[in-house]
Amino acid sequence: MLFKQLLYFTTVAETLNISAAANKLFVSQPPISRQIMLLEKELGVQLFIRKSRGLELTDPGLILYRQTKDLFANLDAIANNVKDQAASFRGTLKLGSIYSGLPFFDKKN
Amino acid sequence: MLFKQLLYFTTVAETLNISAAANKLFVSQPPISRQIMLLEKELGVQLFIRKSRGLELTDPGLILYRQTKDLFANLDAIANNVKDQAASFRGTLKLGSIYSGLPFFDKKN
DNA sequence: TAAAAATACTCCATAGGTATTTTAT
DNA sequence: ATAAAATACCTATGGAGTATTTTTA
Repeated sequence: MLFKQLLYFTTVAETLNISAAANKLFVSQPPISRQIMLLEKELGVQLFIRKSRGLELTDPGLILYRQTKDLFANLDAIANNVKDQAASFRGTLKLGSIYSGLPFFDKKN
Repeated sequence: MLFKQLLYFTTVAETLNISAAANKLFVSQPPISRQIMLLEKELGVQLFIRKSRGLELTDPGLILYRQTKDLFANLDAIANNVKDQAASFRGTLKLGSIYSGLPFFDKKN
């Protein structure tokens, strides 16, 4: 379950506090702890230094954070592109009925 | 479970045959069918046209395929970068012992 | 001693498997 | 008639919750 791990990771990297991240993500604290630990194990890399008051990013953690943000941006773009492509067909079909009474009505959908 | 769905999807897009994809992925055929259907439902987009002998990509399916390949390439790069970053610390430590007998020995690891 | 993370455990959602049916050539 | 996908059903892995303990400043 890698996507969710990366989502959890970015939230923790932004809050530097697992409990706070858990709140933001609407899950309880232990799953966040565990998934971060699993991700670290999977990558074989320590991503955070645990302090008694919150966390701190390691260098590899910072790299992962920056790149994961990009990755999520790309992923959003993918979903949107695919949906737009599908919508463009629907839009084309709609054009006929819209044209009959509403020329230059260019609202999306 | 979106990552796995995308992995299944790319394999199906490459084989244009769910059973063949299932073999490649070392899972049985029904899970592939289901995950593709779930992905289509999730995106609200038909990705394949089912033929009696295999499948055919729709236009949105082709878009998703191209972008997903890029995404996976990025993901690989991320994992490698993070591991390299971690390894660079280990690597630095190794240099001392390597240097003692093997100068210019630049093989990775 | 207080704030936050980790652990122990239980439960449940859902991904995967086997068997079978449907579909289209 | 055959090849491939879909469906039905069952099982089991693992992700999430609650309660608790550990840690360190």
